[in-house]
Amino acid sequence: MFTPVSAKFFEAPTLELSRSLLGQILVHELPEGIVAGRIVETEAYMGADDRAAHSFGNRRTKRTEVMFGKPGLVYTYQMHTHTLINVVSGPVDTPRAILIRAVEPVEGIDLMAKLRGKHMPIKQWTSGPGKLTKAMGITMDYYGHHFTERPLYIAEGDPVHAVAVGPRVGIGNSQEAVHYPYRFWESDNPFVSKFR
DNA sequence: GATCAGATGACCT
DNA sequence: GGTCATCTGATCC
Repeated sequence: MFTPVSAKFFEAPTLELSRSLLGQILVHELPEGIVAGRIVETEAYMGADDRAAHSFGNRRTKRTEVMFGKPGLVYTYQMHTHTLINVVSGPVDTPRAILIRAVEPVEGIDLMAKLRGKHMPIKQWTSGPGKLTKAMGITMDYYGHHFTERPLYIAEGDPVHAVAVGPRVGIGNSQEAVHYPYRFWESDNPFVSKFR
């Protein structure tokens, strides 16, 4: 089955980790079964100096608190009706995080379909940050959990064939940060979220 | 206590 | 392209 990566994996610099997360497997072991998705799109949020980051200016709140912690912690937060999941990036007290924007279903297809509810093409199950958390049963309960621990963890996957880089999605009011090239995805992967 | 904006997505015209 | 669901934090009173 799947084995969690070591904590060491998360210690790479944030932009490097954003790239190396591509191709790795996000696994959730639910009572009803295992769901797993290969990460194909990420976005880096560079903390104190990044106007698009929740932790811009070292803003420390109940929500951003976990970003100041150890790399590899889970940062979940609510966006309207959706849960979004991030990987905290270090070092401690450097509040950076990497948003997982899309995965490619690799295991637990039936369960994912059930969790998504509505009938739709598989390409639409996990091709967006809010979609993938729903398809994988990820909730706010995982805030502060660590990605090396069951039941929610990251396992080693397959290398990506090519990585594309571009500006982040949905941060139009973030002034100078709007065009920072902090979005990474596997070129031509059909599960990458749509451009806007 | 009120109000507003937002790292989204589904559905409508 | 527009609306809105409905949650949390920030910023004002």
